Amino acid sequence: MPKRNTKTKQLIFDSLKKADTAVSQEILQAELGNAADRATIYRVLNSFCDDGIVHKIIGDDGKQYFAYCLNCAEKKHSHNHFHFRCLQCGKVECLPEEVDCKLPKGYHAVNFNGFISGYCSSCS
Amino acid sequence: MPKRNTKTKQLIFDSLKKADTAVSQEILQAELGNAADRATIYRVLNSFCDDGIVHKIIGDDGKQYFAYCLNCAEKKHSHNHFHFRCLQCGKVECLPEEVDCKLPKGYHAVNFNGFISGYCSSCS
DNA sequence: TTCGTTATTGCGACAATATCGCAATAAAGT
DNA sequence: ACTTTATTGCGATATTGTCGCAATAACGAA
Repeated sequence: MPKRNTKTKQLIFDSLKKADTAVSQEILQAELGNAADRATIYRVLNSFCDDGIVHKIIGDDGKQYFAYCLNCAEKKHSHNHFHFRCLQCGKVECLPEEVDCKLPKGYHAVNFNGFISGYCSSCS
Repeated sequence: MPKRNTKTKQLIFDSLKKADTAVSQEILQAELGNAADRATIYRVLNSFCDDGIVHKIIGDDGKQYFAYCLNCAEKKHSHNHFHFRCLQCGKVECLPEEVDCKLPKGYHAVNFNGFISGYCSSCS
């Protein structure tokens, strides 16, 4: 069952890539209008995640955000970086700094979700 | 409008303190049965948050978790530590290590939410 | 102890996010 | 052009969390 290239996937991919921020389904929906259904957007985004094209993070607002991360595509696809959400303008962006957090002995990490909210330089 | 001590608050507080983990409303509900209503649990937990007795974190499952953190009660109530959720047993615990993440210039942090999921020592 | 004020609770309704099933559509190979 | 089946759209549904309002119960005062 090979994947197929569709107009919807391309639209979503372009939006993700164009945005230098992490986006939610809501944001994508606003951008795509009725060009794509809500359920489809979620399915495509999660599919991209499985392919390793984008990474998903859970915001401290409880919503899912998806980001096409340049760094990820290049190296070893590590997502141990924080994400920052501006409480004023709402943008969610990947912070460049890699973080490593030592786990207790015997613990094995699968997923990293670092999130900081506050005010970005434009909104401070 | 001073706060009042109620049986429900006491029950929830005891459960939080007894648990050495961060708990969700769902977990508390299971423990308290019909001794407390869902909305009440949320209200009490958020009230505890406002009082600085517990801290709230958003799990990478999108749910809210609340933890009575020993360290917090003592010092300056800083929550810059990670939380770990075991994908097997479901426990969410506070990791001791304090983490600081440098923000870009002009950025101002308000909330820190560090979350790692994986397998704990018992479930590895 | 009794009473009155009002913080708190329970219940239902509601909002928001995300997923699922299924029929209709449309890629991609032959 | 045709067939296969991945994908989409639509509606229904699950889950999480909040809100409004009437009923209840803490707590201070009489």
